[in-house]
Amino acid sequence: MTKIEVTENEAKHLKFIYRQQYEESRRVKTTSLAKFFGVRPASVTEVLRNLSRKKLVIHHRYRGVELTPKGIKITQKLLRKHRILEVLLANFLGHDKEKACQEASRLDYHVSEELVNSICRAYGHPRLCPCNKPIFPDPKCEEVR
Amino acid sequence: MTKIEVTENEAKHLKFIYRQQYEESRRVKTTSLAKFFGVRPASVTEVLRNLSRKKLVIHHRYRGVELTPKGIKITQKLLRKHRILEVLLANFLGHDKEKACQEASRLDYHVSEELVNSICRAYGHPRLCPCNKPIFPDPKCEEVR
DNA sequence: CAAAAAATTTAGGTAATCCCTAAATAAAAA
DNA sequence: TTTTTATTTAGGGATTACCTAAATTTTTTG
Repeated sequence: MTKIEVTENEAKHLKFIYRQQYEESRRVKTTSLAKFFGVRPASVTEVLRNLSRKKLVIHHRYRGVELTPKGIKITQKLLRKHRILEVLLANFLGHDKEKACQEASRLDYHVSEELVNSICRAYGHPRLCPCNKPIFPDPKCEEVR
Repeated sequence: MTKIEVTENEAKHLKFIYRQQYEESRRVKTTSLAKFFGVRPASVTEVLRNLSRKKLVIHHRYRGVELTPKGIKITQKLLRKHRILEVLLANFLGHDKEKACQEASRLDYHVSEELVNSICRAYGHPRLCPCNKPIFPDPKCEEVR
């Protein structure tokens, strides 16, 4: 039950890996991460080593990276936050999808589950974000089906 | 015109200093910062040294710390973000003042000016936060007087 | 399939940040 | 003026996030 700690940078890597792996069914390679984050491959390898140490990914040397069940769980929590924020930004403030995503990206890591859940309630427990990606439910967020 | 960079921790220090200095008219001493942040005085001294290097505070050795005009400006921007977020959290999500402040504290540093301004617009350019503290205006945020 | 090319990791650094303790120093109180 | 308290300095430690160059593995290609 020990709380898993990830840095903001690690969280960004997890989100990217999740999206590639589950939403684009792509093998996630070091280079694509490096390109996306604008850093050298060696820097990505280091992040992957740390995420491995935390048992959030399995790093197949030279072949790619994959989330563990634990990694999936924490990433879905992050994406839930991200997407609920997108709902708020799009609906309440009229941001377009891109803008909403951009802003949500800088905030998701820092938002508490509590706040996310109150936004979720305020919008009647939406199941999709403005980009039509699923919003993972939180059992602590009472959903009236 | 070089953008001033502060870390999140430095930003927290600036906010605390501002509140003490301007809203409680208290001399801001190392110890009060150390107590508030739960760290040793030496750690505060270090932060103050860095803020001095960035010309955001004047550190009167052994006697206290004071914001420079530049320091005031950037802190007011931070507090603007903080307070606009409080408005959103209190009005839209029904958070009480304490809760709103708590959540705003973790987010203010990360929110873009653009987002803050759209919240500001959505609430008709409020002048006070839920705690009745002033919300500093942003010229880029069209205010209809 | 073997050689060349490309991708990736390892090794070894650097710099910034945040934190600490112990000792020195300055300010405030007695 | 002495004692006490507050603060700073000196000197570390740990973590994070980068990097380059060299070694290694995989992939491509002739």
